Amino acid sequence: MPELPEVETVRRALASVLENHYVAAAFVGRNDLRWTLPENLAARLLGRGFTSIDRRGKYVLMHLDQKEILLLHLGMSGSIRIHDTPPTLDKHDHIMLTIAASPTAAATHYVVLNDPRRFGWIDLFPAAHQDTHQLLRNLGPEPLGNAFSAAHLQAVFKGRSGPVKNALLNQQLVAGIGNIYASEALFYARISPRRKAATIKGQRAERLAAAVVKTLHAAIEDGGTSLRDHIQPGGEIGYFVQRLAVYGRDGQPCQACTTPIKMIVQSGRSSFYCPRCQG
DNA sequence: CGGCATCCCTGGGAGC
DNA sequence: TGCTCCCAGGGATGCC
Repeated sequence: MPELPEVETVRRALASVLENHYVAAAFVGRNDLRWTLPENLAARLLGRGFTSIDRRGKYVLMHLDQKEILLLHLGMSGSIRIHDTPPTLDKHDHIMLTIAASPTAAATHYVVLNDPRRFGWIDLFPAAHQDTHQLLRNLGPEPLGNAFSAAHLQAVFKGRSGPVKNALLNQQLVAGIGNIYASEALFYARISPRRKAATIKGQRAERLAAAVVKTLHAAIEDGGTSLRDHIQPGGEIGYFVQRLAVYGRDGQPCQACTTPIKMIVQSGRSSFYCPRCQG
């Protein structure tokens, strides 16, 4: 499911209910997500307090007291729901945290992780390990951060013979772009997804960097893109789906030139582009 | 090292 | 209505 804008939507919602609050009760229904959950996760979370909620690429980092991090990745089909009354759990609701203003106070919210395909994962580890954590240490810069630029793209794409679309999906080069926003950004940059990454230089690199930033910002503003699984934690869909220029629009007219949008498969993933604007 | 196929898992939609 | 097949916002892994 979720790329950077969807994860950012989740981060903001979690921050609003978790920061300066505590785990009054913890339920773990099954521990076999993408990887086996940490041992005794529910017991280790009970009574703990949240300080701040961050995001890195497609990961949510929930900072706990005692200098630990609860790490969340939603995989393809994971979603978070936040309730203010006790919810009825369905079979894909794997974790529920009851949140309160103190460990023993009355519940303020119920935070539920739902993940039908169980491609998501969770870890709990010391904050000091953040920079060396196996899943975090190789992530590229944040596309909405200061370290991201046309020069960065040109540098990391140098020497890559594969298509630029695949390079954009590589989390080690830039963190957070997935299959939807790779196609969308390439459309706005007027670059073919098939172009070799190494040829993205100069003005093309400038256009692509700007298009990535513009596309991600716009999607965050709209609460992300809801296709199948993504919902905002309060239950709202993400409205950016209505603004997708090319993703999922195979055969429909390009909004710029009316040429039919084309779909191709690159490394097993669908790419959508305008063969004229992005020739 | 880069690039590619394969695998993990369930559900929804298309087609028959 | 029911069956089969294919597809899906993820990434790790192993092979060339």
